[in-house]
Amino acid sequence: MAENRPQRVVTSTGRRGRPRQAEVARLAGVSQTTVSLVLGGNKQGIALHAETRERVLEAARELGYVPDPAARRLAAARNNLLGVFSFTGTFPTAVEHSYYPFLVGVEQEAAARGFDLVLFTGSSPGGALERVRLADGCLFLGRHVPADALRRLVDDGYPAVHIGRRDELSGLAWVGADYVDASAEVVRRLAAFGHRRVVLVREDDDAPASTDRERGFRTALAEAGLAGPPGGAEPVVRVAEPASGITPEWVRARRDEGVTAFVAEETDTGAAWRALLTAVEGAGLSAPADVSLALLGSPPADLAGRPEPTGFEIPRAELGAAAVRTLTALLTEGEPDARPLVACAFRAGRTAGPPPGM
Amino acid sequence: MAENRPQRVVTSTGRRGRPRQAEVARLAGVSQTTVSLVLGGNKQGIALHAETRERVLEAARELGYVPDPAARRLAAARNNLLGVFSFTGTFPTAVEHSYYPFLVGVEQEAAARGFDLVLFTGSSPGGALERVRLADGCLFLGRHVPADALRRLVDDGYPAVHIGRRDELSGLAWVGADYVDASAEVVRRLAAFGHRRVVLVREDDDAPASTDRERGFRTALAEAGLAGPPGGAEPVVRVAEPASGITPEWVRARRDEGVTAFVAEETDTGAAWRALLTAVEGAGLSAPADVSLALLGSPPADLAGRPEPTGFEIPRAELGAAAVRTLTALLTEGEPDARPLVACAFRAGRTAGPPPGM
DNA sequence: TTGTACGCGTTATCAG
DNA sequence: CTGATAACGCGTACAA
Repeated sequence: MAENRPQRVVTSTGRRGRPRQAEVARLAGVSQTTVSLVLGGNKQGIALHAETRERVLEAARELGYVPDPAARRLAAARNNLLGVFSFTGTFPTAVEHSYYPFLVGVEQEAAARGFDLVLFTGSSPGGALERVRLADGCLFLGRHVPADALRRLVDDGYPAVHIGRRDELSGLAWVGADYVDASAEVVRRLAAFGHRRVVLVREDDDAPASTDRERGFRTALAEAGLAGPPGGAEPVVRVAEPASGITPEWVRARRDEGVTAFVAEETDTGAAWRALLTAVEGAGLSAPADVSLALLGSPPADLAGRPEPTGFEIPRAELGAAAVRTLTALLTEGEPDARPLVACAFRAGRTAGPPPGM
Repeated sequence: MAENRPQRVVTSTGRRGRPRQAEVARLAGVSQTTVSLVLGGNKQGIALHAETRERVLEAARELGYVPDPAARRLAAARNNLLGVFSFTGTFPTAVEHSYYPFLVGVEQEAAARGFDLVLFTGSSPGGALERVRLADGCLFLGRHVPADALRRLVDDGYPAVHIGRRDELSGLAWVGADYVDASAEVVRRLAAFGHRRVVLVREDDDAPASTDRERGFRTALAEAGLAGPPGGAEPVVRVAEPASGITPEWVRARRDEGVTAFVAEETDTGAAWRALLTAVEGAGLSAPADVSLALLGSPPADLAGRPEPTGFEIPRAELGAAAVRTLTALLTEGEPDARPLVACAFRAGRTAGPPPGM
C-alpha cells in the first residue's frame, strides 16, 4: 500500500518522551518553522509579531522545551567538537605525564569558543587515528606520530594541529615551544656565570623537541665562545638506556677535564635529568657548589621535591590554548596563524651558579 | 513545480567534507542500507554475502569513513562516547582543581572499555546540560549541581553517574568517597594520640562532601569520648569568608580552653585549611609541637610545599574509574553496582602528634 | 540477500 | 509574516 503514508501527525510527545518544536507550535497555534525562528533568535531578521513571539516563548516554557543537541548539530552540519589525540599513552604513567597541563589551556580556549572536547583514549597507532574524524578538527600531541596515518587526514583536508614542532609532515599545522631560543638562553646564563666548558645530556632519539634543544645549545655555545670537553670532544652526549653512560665516573672524568656545568633535556620519561642527578650525587658532588646543573624543561614529578632546577618552563597551557586558536582558525578561515612559536620563560632555579673558584 | 524533487543525488562528499555511508555505498556498489548493516555489525542477523561485507569494509577503510555522532544519536544509536561534565568551572583556578585527578581514572577505565570521552566545557547552567545527550552516558562532578536540569535527564532514562555522594536526586546513580569513615578514622587517630578536645573547621555550605565529613567527625568524637571546647560548646565551626572567624586570637582562645587538635575539611578552594594554617602560624604556634592539625583531604596545590598534613587521601583516580564502571553497567545491564563507596587511605603526615605535655 | 522508504528533531529556503 | 518542504546522516521495518 503506497497510499498509507504515515502522514506524520504530531501526537503529544516524540518517541524520546520529550517535547519537540512541533508540539510547541501546536500549543502556540503557529507553525513549527515559526517556533524554530523565534527560539533561534531570528538570525535572518525576519519580521515577527511581538505577540506571536511571546506566545511561542510561553508555550516553550510551559512544555519545558529544550532543543535536541543531536538534531541541532546534524542540521548545523557541525558538531562543535574538537578532538584531542595523544600518541604517548596517557594512562600508564599518570597525571604528570605532560598531557594534562596542555589540556588546561585547551579546555579553557575551547570553552571560550563554544567547543566541547573529545578525548580519544587509547593511543594505539594506525587505523584508530581515523576515529578523530568524528570531531570537527583535532589536536595531536606526543613526541612521535604515526606519520602516514596523519598524512592521510591532512591530505583529506581534515583540520589538524600538532602541539609541538613537526615540520616533516608538510601541510600539518603546528604550534610549538621555542626550545631553540630557550635552550640558548640557558647556555648564555651559564656563560654569564663564568662557565667555559659545558656538556648537554640528551636522549638518544630524534624527536624535534630534542633536536631543537640541541641546536639552541650548540648555537649559544659557539656564540658565547664556550666548549665541551677539551680536545674538541663532543659537547653533546646521548643516553640510550635510562642511566647507561651517565655514571659517577663519567661525571668525575668530565669534571677533571674542566667541565663545570651539565645540562639535561627534559623528555616525557625524565631519563636524562634523572640519570644526571643520580650520577652527580653518586660522585659525591652537589649543585651548585661543585658543579652547575640545568634542565631544559621541567623536572619529572617524582623529582619535584628536589631543589628547583635552573632551566626553563614549557608553557604547556599556553601551547594548548594556542593550538586551539590555530585549529579554530583552520575551521573558520581555512588558514592558521603565522607565528606558531611560543616562548619559554627562563627559570633561575637553584642548581646553577658560578663554577668553583670564581 | 512540485515535479523537481531534488532527488538527493550522492555527490562526492557531504557538506561537512567528510565521507558518509552513501559514498561508501557508491564505492562498494551497494546501497546505503547495506553499508549501515555491515558497519553496524549486523545486529539483526541478516544474511549477507561475505564478499559484499568485505567490499563494504574495504570501501569504508579507503574513504576513512567514521559515523557521525549526531546522526547516530538522532537515529537512537550509540556512539561509544562517555561524557564528562563538571559543574565547578575548571579553568579559572587551573590544574590542581580536583578535576584532572578524577579524569586520570576516568580515562584509563574508559579506554579499557573502548569508549572515548567527551569533555563538556563551560558549565553555564540550564540548557547547557542537554548537550551531554550526544554521549551515550555522562559523568557529572562538582560540589553543587543544577538539580532540575539533571532531574530531566535522569527521568528521561539518560544514563548518568555523579562522582560524589548525591542522594537528594533520587534515581541518580553515584559513586563517592567514604568521607564518613575516613573522617572518623582521623578523629580516632587523634584520640589515640591523647587529644581530648578537638575542633573541626568546615566551610559554610551544605554540600554532601561537607556534611559527610562532619558526620564522621561527630560520630567518632562521641564514640571516643572526646569533646569540643568545654561547656558543651560546638565542636564544629563554619567559616564563611575565607578567613573570617579563624584568627590567631580564635586559635589561642580555643587552645586556652583545652583544645589541642584542629581539623579542617578539604574543599575545592582549600579555604578552611588555609585559614587554619594561617591562624595557627599567626598565633606563633607550630604543629605538631604546640597543636595538632589534620586535614580531611589533600592540601591545595599552593600549600603542597608545607609539611604533609595528617589526614586522608581522596582516591580520585579510583573514583573516576569506579564511576566509569558504574556508567557502563548502566549502559549495558541497566543497573549500577551496589556498593558505590570507595575507601580513603589514611595519611599519617607530619602535622599531628601527642598533645603538649604527653 | 539487497534496496526502498521512511523517521529521528532541527535549521533553512522559498513561495505565498 | 507564515507554512510547506527539503536537507543533515544514520537505522530499520518492509518489500522485492
